[in-house]
Amino acid sequence: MPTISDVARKAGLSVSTVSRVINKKPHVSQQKETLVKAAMKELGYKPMPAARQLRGTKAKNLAVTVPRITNPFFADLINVIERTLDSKGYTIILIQTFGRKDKELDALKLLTNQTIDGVILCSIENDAPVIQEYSKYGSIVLVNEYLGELDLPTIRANQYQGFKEATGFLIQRGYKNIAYATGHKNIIVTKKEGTNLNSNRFSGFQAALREAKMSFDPKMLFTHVQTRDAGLKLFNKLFKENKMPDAIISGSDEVAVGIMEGAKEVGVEVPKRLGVLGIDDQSLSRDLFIPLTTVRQPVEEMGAAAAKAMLQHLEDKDVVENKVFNLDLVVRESV
Amino acid sequence: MPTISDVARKAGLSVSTVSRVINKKPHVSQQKETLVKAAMKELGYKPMPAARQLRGTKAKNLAVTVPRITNPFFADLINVIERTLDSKGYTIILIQTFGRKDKELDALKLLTNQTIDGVILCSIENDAPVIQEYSKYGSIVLVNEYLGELDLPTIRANQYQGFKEATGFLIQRGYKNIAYATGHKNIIVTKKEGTNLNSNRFSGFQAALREAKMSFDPKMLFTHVQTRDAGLKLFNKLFKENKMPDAIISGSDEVAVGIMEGAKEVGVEVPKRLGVLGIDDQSLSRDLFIPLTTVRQPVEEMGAAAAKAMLQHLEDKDVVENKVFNLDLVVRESV
DNA sequence: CTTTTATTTTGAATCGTTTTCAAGAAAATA
DNA sequence: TATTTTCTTGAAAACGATTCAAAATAAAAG
Repeated sequence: MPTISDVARKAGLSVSTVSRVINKKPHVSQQKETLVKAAMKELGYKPMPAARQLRGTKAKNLAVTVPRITNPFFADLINVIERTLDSKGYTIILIQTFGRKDKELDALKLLTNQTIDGVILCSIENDAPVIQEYSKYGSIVLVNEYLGELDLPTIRANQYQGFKEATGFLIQRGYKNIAYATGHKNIIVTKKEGTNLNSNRFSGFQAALREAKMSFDPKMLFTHVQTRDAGLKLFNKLFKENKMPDAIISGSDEVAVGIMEGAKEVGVEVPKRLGVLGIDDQSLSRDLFIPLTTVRQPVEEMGAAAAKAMLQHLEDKDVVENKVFNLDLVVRESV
Repeated sequence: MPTISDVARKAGLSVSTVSRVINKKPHVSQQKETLVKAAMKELGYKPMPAARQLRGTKAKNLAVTVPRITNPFFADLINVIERTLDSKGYTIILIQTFGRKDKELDALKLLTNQTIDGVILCSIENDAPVIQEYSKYGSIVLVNEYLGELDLPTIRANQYQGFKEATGFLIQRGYKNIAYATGHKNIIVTKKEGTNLNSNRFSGFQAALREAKMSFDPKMLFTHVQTRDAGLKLFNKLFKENKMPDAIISGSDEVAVGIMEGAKEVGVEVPKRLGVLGIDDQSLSRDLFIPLTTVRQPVEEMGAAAAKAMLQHLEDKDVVENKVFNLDLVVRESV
């Protein structure tokens, strides 16, 4: 592959001049400019990113972390993000965390050696201080998940509102004993608004119960449920132990499918004997054997906003976008 | 961020010695080695990839191209690929081509300036010669799609066999007028085995018809159908023009869903009045309102094989793995 | 025409590594 | 002990770009 010196030689000029035309810097005559451009074209010259980076040029690489890409919600998110950032000349590096702190750290660490200019975190595995620490090495934006303590550009949905409304709807439909399943490891409930996705969802849920003067049996809280299979297992456990609630709020559409599948197998009617609420509104959710009632997350919008926030923050560290989208309930037939 | 010289200074040694311990080269005493390691730990030193690359070290980056990641088939593929390559210390760069030649070229071009060591192509947009050309700059492996003329490591499924069997099954079920929809732009039918996914599928389809002494109406061939929406549109067109076949082989599960959705809306019974065959066997396909009969692609296996083929080829350019998996029909209720 | 000023062009230093080469120290051989 | 061989170490030259300061050239002013 040709180097900048090859170009210079062919053009009969110095490397500095060539560099200047590459970078569109002033102080180069029309004449020489065309000379250089011709030489570059002829040799098929492309500057080597590694060499430029060494001199301090931005890498134009960004990392995106997701728990796992096979969850269509995250695939959709990545899709928009990749599209809009690619159009601005950025290359994106995909990192699946599988919920592991170390994987997320790997991504963050890429900031320190200038491999990437920024990271978009679609989930959060590490604690606030450690993430914040890395923000001095590059731009970090949060999308979907969020942490109140983090002073970073954040694009999120109003989980509190969404879950309050959805739960209210369940109550209105007459469900009395509502179970709550989530993919997260634990739920830290805080009074403060905007703390994190997880607790905001749960407190929205509780707020609705409270308003209806209903109480929640802590035994009906299930964590670590994040796949179709886990949903199926949860249903079977409930069924076997004879502790069936009359509705379940599941942490994702995938989980909801697992639950409905379990119900079908043993003949528990949905939504009559068991209401099942999904979260996400994946594209196939409306085509399921029981079209899913679910809380729609505005993925496209959130992804686009996240990409934009990243671009802005790369441009100017002082603008920390903070956007929150409303969630809406898509009523179909599972509730 | 600390540099190698900082480490050297702190350890009271030269950069060369530090470099030697970083790269586990011989000729450094136990004593100094521990000294260096201590200094590295204390400073939290990490070698800068850009600088190493400049000196010719491999980047340990790989690109993966897919038409679009929102298709679960490709998401699954990427998932396995990322997992296995990540475990070997490779970082993966995601590139969505959306069927565009230039996007694929962008990926290939990353090879020339050593940004990446190799590319895994999950689809093929450019012509064989242009792709082959880039193989001199790094490793290229094909997975899923393939091109007979390309002399590259290739992991694929036996589309001919799969489609012949699936079509045979349709015929056996009594379907007589079978339409064929594909996401591809055109179908070049060649007699030669192993030419490309597209034509192999189609010739498998035709072989089955031939054996049954049935003929195919070229008007029943539809290209450019690759989304749920396109499937729906296709159905509506067929319905409106009163040209409804009695079965449709669709290029993907997504398309099949669109078709079945259209059928449901106007009351065309599936599978009684219209058989619908999907391809892929996405995870939700069994949970649809009509569980889909589909040709299962062994995604996990193919992805893993592709990653392995890449690793081997990076190691030794002479080993060009060429693996073909069998496809099997998953019979559910749409046919 | 000089002299001054502004513009274009170049040479050389630099970024953080790896690697070659030579020098010095230690070990092995005679 | 003198000599050769083997190990350790460090100084300096790359790698391919950018950039600063200085030199060369052109334009403007006197």
